[in-house]
Amino acid sequence: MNIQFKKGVLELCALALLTKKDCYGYELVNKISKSISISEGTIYPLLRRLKDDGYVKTYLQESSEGAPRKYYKLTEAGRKVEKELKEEWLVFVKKIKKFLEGGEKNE
Amino acid sequence: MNIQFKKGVLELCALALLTKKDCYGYELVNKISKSISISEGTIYPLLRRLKDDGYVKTYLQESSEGAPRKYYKLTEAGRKVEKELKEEWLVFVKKIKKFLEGGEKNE
DNA sequence: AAATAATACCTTGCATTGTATAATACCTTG
DNA sequence: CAAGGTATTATACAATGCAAGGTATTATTT
Repeated sequence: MNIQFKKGVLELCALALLTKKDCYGYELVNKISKSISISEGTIYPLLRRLKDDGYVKTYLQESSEGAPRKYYKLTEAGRKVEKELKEEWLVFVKKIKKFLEGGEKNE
Repeated sequence: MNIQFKKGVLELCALALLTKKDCYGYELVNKISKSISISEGTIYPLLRRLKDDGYVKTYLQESSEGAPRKYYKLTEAGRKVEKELKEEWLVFVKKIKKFLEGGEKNE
């Protein structure tokens, strides 16, 4: 898969999943990688950025199956950004679609 | 506009335009930037990469309105890559769409 | 003629973000 | 305690878009 396509979209995917429910990092890796090939080295830095930007908060919770899990929870700012990013993405995709279909209309 | 969304897609846009007809760099900047904000500093290095990879060939042609134009023409390899990239893009967009719509189906 | 603007091309350094790889640590099972 | 799955983190790297700046040609204005 084209690596470059993923840039910026993974952030949207992570945020979209977090709108459904709180998740821990490893969980996000597994869910996303079912559709889009990614590795842990991608998700954790991304989550760090989201936290630095104030889009998520974290809390620790013990697990019965290994190391304690760090859960990520969307903040209000995070929900807002998710909406905006999603909208931006949909608009972007439409524009590209036009490019790929009708070359003449771009005159 | 989210810069990251563009990564890799601009290459596809340029290739798609070139399937219609040969273009010179400045022309591509103007056409693409009508839909997606980009600058010359983006296109020229991109075209250089396409040429290095053998996806386009170039030829010079005088212009009555300024400096001579360097036209870019798709090679066979370029046409092939355009097809593949376009297909990859469409598949990718579908996957992301599923992510944004049905969060539960990603279990 | 000189200055300005428009067209057209190109380069450099930077920021962002995904990747590979590895290190660390926890827990369960044998 | 060793092995293996779960889970987090750090580091060095690669790809690509961007702003800013530079060159050259032609036409227009002063």
